[in-house]
Amino acid sequence: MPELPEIETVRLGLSPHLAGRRIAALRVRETRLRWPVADGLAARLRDETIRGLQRRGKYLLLRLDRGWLMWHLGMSGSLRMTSPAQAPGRHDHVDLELDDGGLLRYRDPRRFGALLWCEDPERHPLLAHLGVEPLSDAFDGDCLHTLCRGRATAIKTTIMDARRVVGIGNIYANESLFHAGIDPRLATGRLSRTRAARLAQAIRDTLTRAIAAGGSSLRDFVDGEGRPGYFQQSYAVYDRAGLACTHCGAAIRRIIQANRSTFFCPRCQRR
DNA sequence: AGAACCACCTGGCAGC
DNA sequence: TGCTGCCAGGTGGTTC
Repeated sequence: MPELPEIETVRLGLSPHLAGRRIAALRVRETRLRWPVADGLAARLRDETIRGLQRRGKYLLLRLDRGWLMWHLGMSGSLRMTSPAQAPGRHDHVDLELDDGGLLRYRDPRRFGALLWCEDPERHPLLAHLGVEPLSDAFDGDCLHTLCRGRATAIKTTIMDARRVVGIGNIYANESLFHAGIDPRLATGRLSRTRAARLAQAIRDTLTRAIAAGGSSLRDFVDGEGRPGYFQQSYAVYDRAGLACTHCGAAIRRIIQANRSTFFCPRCQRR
């Protein structure tokens, strides 16, 4: 489900429900996520107050008094507010109970997600190596051009590499490259400064529009209040193999890069 | 150092 | 219907 826009949508949706609330209890029904939920986590969280919600890449970070709760939704995770009266389903692995009776429920059928305690986001091993935030001021054409210099791999693989730029998953990588008119197979090091500027702008625009639309809606994406996103209605290439390009009418192609599906318009997107 | 590949899981869907 | 095979939003780790 979740790339940067989905996590940001969840963050914005959950903030009013969580900020300022005290944690009454953490209930873990299934510890086997990507990494096991730590034994002592519930004890650590009890009576902590949630000071705010932040995001780094695709990680949701809950700022507490003595540390942070790091939440990653993997491929199929979702977080939503519900009530204790609502019985948990088969894949509802974790509940965070609040002092006002509210309940934050984590569902993750594939269990690729993670729930971790973090002392210091700047130094946590999973966050320390992360690259630039694509919606920050630091991310522009020059920045992207520098990140691309000297690399042999395909440009699509590079923009999905979180050590360089965070938050861009398969959907938005495909969409951004289409809007920039760049063939996803282009050798990264051959991206000109001009085209780097165009791609950086396309990435920013694509992510921003997706957030404004409330995130994507592949299968069952829902935001913190259970509302579906609507961005998928505006996919230009993703999952449109064989259909006509919305711009030129050519058939959208599907290829495999780094074991992931790539969709592109062979006429609009150039090497 | 960098690039290619695998692994971790379950569910949904197409095709037989 | 029910089976099989394939595909899916992520990313750390292993291998070459």
